[in-house]
Amino acid sequence: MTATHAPDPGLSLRERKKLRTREALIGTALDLFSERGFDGATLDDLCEAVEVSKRTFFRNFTSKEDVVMAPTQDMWMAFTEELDRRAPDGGTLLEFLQDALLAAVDRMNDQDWPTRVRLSRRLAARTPSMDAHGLHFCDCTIRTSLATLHHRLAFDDPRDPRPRLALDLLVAATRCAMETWVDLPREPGRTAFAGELRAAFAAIPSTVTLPATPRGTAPGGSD
Amino acid sequence: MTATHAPDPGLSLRERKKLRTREALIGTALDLFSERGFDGATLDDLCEAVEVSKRTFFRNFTSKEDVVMAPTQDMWMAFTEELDRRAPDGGTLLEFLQDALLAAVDRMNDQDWPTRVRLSRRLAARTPSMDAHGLHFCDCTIRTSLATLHHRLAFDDPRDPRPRLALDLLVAATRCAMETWVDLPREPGRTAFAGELRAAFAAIPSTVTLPATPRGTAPGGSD
DNA sequence: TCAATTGTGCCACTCAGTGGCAAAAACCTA
DNA sequence: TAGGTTTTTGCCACTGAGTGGCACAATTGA
Repeated sequence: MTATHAPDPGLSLRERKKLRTREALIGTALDLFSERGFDGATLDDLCEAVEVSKRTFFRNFTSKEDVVMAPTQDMWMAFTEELDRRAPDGGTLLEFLQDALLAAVDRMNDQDWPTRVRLSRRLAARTPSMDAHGLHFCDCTIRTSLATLHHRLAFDDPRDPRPRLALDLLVAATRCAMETWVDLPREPGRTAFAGELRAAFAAIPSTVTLPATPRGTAPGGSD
Repeated sequence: MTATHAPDPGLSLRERKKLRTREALIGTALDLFSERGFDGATLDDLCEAVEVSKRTFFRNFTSKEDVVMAPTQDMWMAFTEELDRRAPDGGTLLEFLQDALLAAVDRMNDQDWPTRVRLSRRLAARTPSMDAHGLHFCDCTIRTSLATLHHRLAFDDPRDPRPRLALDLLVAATRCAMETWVDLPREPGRTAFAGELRAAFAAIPSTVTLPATPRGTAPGGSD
């Protein structure tokens, strides 16, 4: 934990240093907040631990919540990039979106991305303001992606709500998958996460036709 | 605007007074923030306008964002109540949820509910923290409703993600409908909102099969 | 009229987040 | 290696959201 990642070469010393303090802030924040709770540690505590001024913190992150959500946000940013790059292969829009997300997960090859996401999600589960921040980021991702879709794909009606619903569905399934994956025993890595994603995606089509059966209706069928 | 609602009779004087300051806070907050921006007016400004101490404000609302989201939250609370009350009629789960929401909208018979929702949503659209708060409340609604569904309906597998996906779909469609309804010319009331809801609901089924057609693919079909 | 209850006002306090400016580190050129 | 330029950081003071405590006022019920 709090591993000092060797930033990619090919960057100037300045850029590497900046990346390193950014990583240090993320790692230390996850450790600190996981141990003492999100409200149990102040920003000053965090900055002191990383030996950085509060001013510097806010040059790297927009809020106290933001630093903890960085791992998940990285994934969603990779997703929007994939949407821009990949060519649709003749399948449905939902399949296109799912492929893009799986490709994005595949790019999260930082060795402790899974650990960080787990810590992050567990914190979010018991910190309303963090969860709200995460949801808002997802919503921003949806809007950005929607613009990309309209730019790259052809829809009959520019006001058709279905592309947007498809994106919402993708995000919902992802959150579903992540929730179960986070608490999986033995804490498996991103391959297992991809598996949960596929399972959640597979459940989508029959969601629409799922019947509402009252509880207590015997299989025999009286009532 | 800032209409002094006559609180329901049958309440003690204390309760009526409390409701009245609550309503005054909501109405004044919407006016104040709409005019000067959410960040352009402080809580102290609001409290001074309503002639109430800041301490009292926080006994009625959890945050500055919360007071502005009250109108929409009322609707979602009515929705969860409807879920508890209504009996499924043999249709799909999604239809059951949609009926419950339409019934909830039907209960929003306060004469200036539409105006308040409009002001509220327009503020949220340009205030990230407000939007985040609203999304988080929706998420809480989903969790509450999911528990209700599992309590009242019979599902094969308690871990089946589909009920949750159905709720997410409902919320997404609702947000869609609200977004278009808010900016409708002539600012029609909740009947028009119900219409937008039905339209968004109708788009759900074919969302799953919507093809991803690359832009520029001529109808003739060369490429 | 007198308790008990409950909502309110006031005050001081913590902490997130911002703006400005000066110092330092890194970069580039000669 | 010395120069000036640019970027990043540290420091400091400030605003404003949100909390806790306690005394006071209003409603309620007897």
